[in-house]
Amino acid sequence: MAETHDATAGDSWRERLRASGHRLTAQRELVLQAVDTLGHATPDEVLAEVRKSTSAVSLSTVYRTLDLLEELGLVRHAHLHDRAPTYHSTTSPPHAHTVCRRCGRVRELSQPRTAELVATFREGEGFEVDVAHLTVFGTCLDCEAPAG
Amino acid sequence: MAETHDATAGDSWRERLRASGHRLTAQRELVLQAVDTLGHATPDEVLAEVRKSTSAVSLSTVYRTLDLLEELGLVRHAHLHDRAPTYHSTTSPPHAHTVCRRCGRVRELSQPRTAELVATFREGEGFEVDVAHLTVFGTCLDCEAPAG
DNA sequence: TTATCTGCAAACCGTTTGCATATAT
DNA sequence: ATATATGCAAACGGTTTGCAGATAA
Repeated sequence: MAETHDATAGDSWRERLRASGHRLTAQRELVLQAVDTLGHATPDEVLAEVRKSTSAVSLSTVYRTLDLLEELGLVRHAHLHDRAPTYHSTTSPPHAHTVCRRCGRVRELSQPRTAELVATFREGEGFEVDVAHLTVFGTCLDCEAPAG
Repeated sequence: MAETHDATAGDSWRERLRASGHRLTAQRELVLQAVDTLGHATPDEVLAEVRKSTSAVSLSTVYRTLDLLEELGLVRHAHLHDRAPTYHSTTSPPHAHTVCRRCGRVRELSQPRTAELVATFREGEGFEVDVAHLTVFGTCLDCEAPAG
């Protein structure tokens, strides 16, 4: 799956950047690293993380950079809550998320279940699911949060 | 499934409104009817539809009314595109949607497949899916639109 | 009569854009 | 040298809110 970049080849993306006519800037390195560090983060949170080390990044650059990194396949985004989208790195294979409305817990759908879901839609519906973008809202059956 | 209101009992919702301490207004009737007419509509589109017959509705009232109607279980919303959410009436049973990114086609997931999906998550993941809110993005395998 | 509802306009949040400046190549 | 990238501030689209006036009960 070409969508996943290899974490051990930490340099190749810089070449990909240049190869596609883009420039390697400090901001781009900082944003990518922040996404890697944070796990699932909104543009705002990425900015905050980057600004722990330097203030040399603006919010618009964060937006522009996240778009670019997504084009290059280095990050993906999903919609885990009503607010902003969250970005995460593509070092792990694409997976769907479940989000519990009661306890707020976010879980990644297991690899086999993801595959099963994709297969079901492909064979049953003639539809290729963009599984990385898929967020399934609902409630944990055993969730301990105050019932809605 | 208590979420589905019976289209043949077109009056009961007025009683439900009053029973919950709310008032029956012309705007609320107009908004509900517009949602029924339109199928899947954004707040903006609902406003436009309502204004075909009268201008006596404001956008903020549309928002407030859609929220209320959703609380009462008369409408539901899903996120079928990047812009605004779309509202539809609950006269048909809850179902997920698939949205093709190439041709833009929106399909309702069939009843049996919806049930299968819900059962899979319930039994396999201990998770109760809010299927009415679920939108699965991807691409039709046989879609005729220009390839992305 | 009075609690609820409405319209309006302003505020809000996340995001995008135009433009002058800075910088990687 | 020059095309690309950046920061800033303004604009944007969708949504929410405060408040004074209107209206269902």
